[in-house]
Amino acid sequence: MVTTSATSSDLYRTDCAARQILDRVGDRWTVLIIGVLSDGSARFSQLRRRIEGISQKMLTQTLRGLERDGLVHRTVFPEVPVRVEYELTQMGRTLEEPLRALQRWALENEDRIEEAHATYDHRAQ
Amino acid sequence: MVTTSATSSDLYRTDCAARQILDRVGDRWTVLIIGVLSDGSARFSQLRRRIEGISQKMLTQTLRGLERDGLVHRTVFPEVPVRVEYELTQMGRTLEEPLRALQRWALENEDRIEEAHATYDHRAQ
DNA sequence: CGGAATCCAACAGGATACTG
DNA sequence: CAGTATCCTGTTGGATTCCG
Repeated sequence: MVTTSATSSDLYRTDCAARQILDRVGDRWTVLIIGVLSDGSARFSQLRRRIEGISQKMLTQTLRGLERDGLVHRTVFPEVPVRVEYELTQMGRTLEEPLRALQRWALENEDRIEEAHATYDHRAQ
Repeated sequence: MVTTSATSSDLYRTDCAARQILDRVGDRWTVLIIGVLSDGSARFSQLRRRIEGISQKMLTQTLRGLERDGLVHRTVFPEVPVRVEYELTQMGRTLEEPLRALQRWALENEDRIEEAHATYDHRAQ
């Protein structure tokens, strides 16, 4: 493999790996799951309860993806019934800050965006 | 609890406005379009050429959304043929930094994630 | 409890053709 | 040039059922 380090302009190419990562990381559920796991490890059912509206399928699927990306660690406790804990890996924790910044932006600009919507929708009837 | 200002925990509720914003803002094309417009205003065709793989439909659609959100400004120059310029609004520019942080993270962790994939896929066969 | 597997509806999004 | 409109397909993701 030719390891030229990726530059920021590579992002605009379809085959750019960073772009695929951005797709996954900017994903709706990913952001929320990492948000919950920022508070510490959690069980499957805890995640499911804390993230309103997520289906069992999407939770499983997203967690598998995050595990494969090396962002989340999964531990199975072979009790009866089985207990499974999820927690952020070290790399996962480095993602907390950028995502939190995005959440902060969303919360801070919520009102201004709603205003913009009102203006736009009014102008267009 | 009846509070007007959104707190970070509200994000986990389906009806949270910030969550919907996050959905849009974390969107694949949104990130890339804002990335291009960070370098300055651009015409429709320029955006289309710089973002590999985007269809005309998705470009139009995403730009309309961004305009409605008040993040991008659209100027029509009534020449022949018509020229349309897009540029970030002031609010749009406040989004640059959080998104750039995310892009930086993706670029910095690209290799580590690929390693994680290899490990994961090998373990699972 | 923590999933996997299947089925199916809804929607995203590409291709194409046409327009001011 | 910068779109709009239509059609049509692939994927997403919910609901349901079953399992270790």
